[in-house]
Amino acid sequence: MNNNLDKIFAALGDSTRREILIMLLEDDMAVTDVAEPFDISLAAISKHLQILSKSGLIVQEKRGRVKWCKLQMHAMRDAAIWMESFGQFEQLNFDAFEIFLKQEKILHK
Amino acid sequence: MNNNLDKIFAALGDSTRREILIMLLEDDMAVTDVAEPFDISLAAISKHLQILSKSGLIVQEKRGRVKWCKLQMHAMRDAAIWMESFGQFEQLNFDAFEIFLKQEKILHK
DNA sequence: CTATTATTCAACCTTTTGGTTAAGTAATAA
DNA sequence: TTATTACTTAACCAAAAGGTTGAATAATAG
Repeated sequence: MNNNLDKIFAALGDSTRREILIMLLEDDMAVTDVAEPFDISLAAISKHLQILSKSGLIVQEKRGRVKWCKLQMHAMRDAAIWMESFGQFEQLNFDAFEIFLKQEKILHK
Repeated sequence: MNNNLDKIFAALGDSTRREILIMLLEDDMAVTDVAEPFDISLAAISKHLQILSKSGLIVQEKRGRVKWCKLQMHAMRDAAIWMESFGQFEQLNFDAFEIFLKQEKILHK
């Protein structure tokens, strides 16, 4: 039970993987390109990507010889919801917060 | 770098530890009482609590022969900020977020 | 002082994690 | 057809994680 939260949080518990996720925010990437900025082997990156896949935080889709990595925001959201529902983040209304932030932006301009 | 996010997320990546945190939401607890609902040894719970301590998610304070476990919400918040600032809440102003939360609380009373 | 209670520590075990290198597969380019 | 490119897999390793039991420590109760 709660197996996926386990996997999501565990996946986020490694800074290499968090960096990969941040990179994927910008665009989908091929495995080789994901590996490029890191100082570890391609095989190690391949394993990190498998962990991210199993957690649901990314999906990988093969087209030709290239395997594309694509961020899956909704998986992260599962973990975010757990945190939000925890303590002071209880029943946090994200939409309301977004509206609030926009208003703040206008006020501070 | 980002060592503490590593530890916080890793700590959250275990359902026993997440359950402990939920228990501590209600009140501070002694180690023995934390262990009570679980099917594992006291020593194992003691280790889980050490991991939670090192992550900063709890603090333990010894009074007499009892060691009290106390939730530290701000540590969880570090991880929450990372998640919130990921993707849809880019450039999140946490002060604004706190103000928002306070307003929300007042509104829901 | 002696038991009891609360908790940790030490030694051990198994599985997982994060890394390596070398070989294997599969698609494309020459 | 033969390289080359883009990966994954296999075999290995060291360290960490999550568990166990049994002994140690330390505070309180009797």
